[in-house]
Amino acid sequence: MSASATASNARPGGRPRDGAIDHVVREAARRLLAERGYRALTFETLARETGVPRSMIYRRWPTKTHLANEIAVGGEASFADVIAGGGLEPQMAGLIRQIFARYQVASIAAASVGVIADTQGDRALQAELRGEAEAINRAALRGIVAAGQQAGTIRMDVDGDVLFDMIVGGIVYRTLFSLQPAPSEYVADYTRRIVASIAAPAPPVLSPRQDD
Amino acid sequence: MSASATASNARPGGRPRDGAIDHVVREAARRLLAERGYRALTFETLARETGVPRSMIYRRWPTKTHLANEIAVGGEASFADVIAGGGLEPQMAGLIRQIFARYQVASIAAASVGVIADTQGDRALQAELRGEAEAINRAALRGIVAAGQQAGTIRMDVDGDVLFDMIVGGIVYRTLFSLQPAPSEYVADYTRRIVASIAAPAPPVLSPRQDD
DNA sequence: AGGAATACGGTACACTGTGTAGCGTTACTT
DNA sequence: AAGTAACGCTACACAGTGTACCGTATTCCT
Repeated sequence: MSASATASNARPGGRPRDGAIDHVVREAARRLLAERGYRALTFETLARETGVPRSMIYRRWPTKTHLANEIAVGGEASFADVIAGGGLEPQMAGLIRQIFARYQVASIAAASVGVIADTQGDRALQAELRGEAEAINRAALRGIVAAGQQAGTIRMDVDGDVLFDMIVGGIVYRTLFSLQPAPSEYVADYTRRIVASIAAPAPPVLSPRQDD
Repeated sequence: MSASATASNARPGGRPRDGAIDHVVREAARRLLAERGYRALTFETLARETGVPRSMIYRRWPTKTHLANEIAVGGEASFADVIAGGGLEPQMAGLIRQIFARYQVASIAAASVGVIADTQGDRALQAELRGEAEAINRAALRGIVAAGQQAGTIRMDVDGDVLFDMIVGGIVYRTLFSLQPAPSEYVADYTRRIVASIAAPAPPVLSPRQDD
């Protein structure tokens, strides 16, 4: 998304980029991240293991932070996509399963922490790398919350931002620390917890539940 | 805690360690972490800025990961301490305030991510560095949950581990990403949310619908 | 076909940071 | 006085970063 936007700004002349190289390097990076963690991810090692000259890697990603970021957020669809119809519970369950699935990919989790660690104290770089993807998802969740509040299924005092931190933070944290997939009961419990925390109080007796 | 356990194993002879050096370096490290992030934390820089020779720093902390870890978990009292009496709400509020306070210290947050990034893929180092502190706090929360369940204030299906990830994760995540102190309303909202997610259902006076 | 543009493949370099080793000197204990 | 360990300093080997610069190969445009 950020780097290696080859095809888009392809000017007239010139030898075309070899997409295979991008692919090979990315794959090697993912493997390194998953197997040996962010620290082991170096352009030096990537060059050694793929046979791609180091200079070529630099031509695509200015720093390893950029490469890691691409892996961390790459192809990240807005979480809003999955959340189509359904009531509050299935909606949230879908969202949470989605986030869990994403961050349980070891390379993504590893890349994410690495990027965070690397960009601390550099607001410009932070904004450059992480701005979009998260903003999109944050906005998506805010939309869901607003809709739920209109429909009366979500409490009025729920703040989408706080909720976002709680959901994503809890998941990311767990994945990063345990580095083990969460059992499905864990996910279910997590979902229950989130729903309980935002669900509008049970309506008084006069208004019976309609959407069972 | 882990390194620089000077006073404890002070054998008879020999020149005593200069505690001032530990202090100066730690302070500089904290400042670096807070102002410029984990990436800027190097023994080289510490030596340059404090005047302490690099070799002296290595004598106290084998790697910068160890130093960062000391800052990340150093002096970490069990969160159980603050949670004395009171009902569920004030208890949780106290706990959450405590965790917020801790991770809103920029140097602690920065050090924490750094250590995570550095220890990925090295289970031995992970265990060495992070084992104790977190285990203690996790156990403390489990205790609180158990007690609350006995007292009937916390739902029976609440799992202390899941709750721990949710609380700490949300807070850490927010701190790391925003790097700005959470406004007090945020903390209050966060607390409300957690309490809502674990509180036992209100006694079923009017509610026709019992919880399973 | 010729020229412009750009990627490829490789080498070299300056620089920063890591971690280890060794040295004589200093301070404290017995 | 002897023993011990930290101090303060220097040097070294090494890994990784990021930049610059080649000649070569491939493509588009005129």
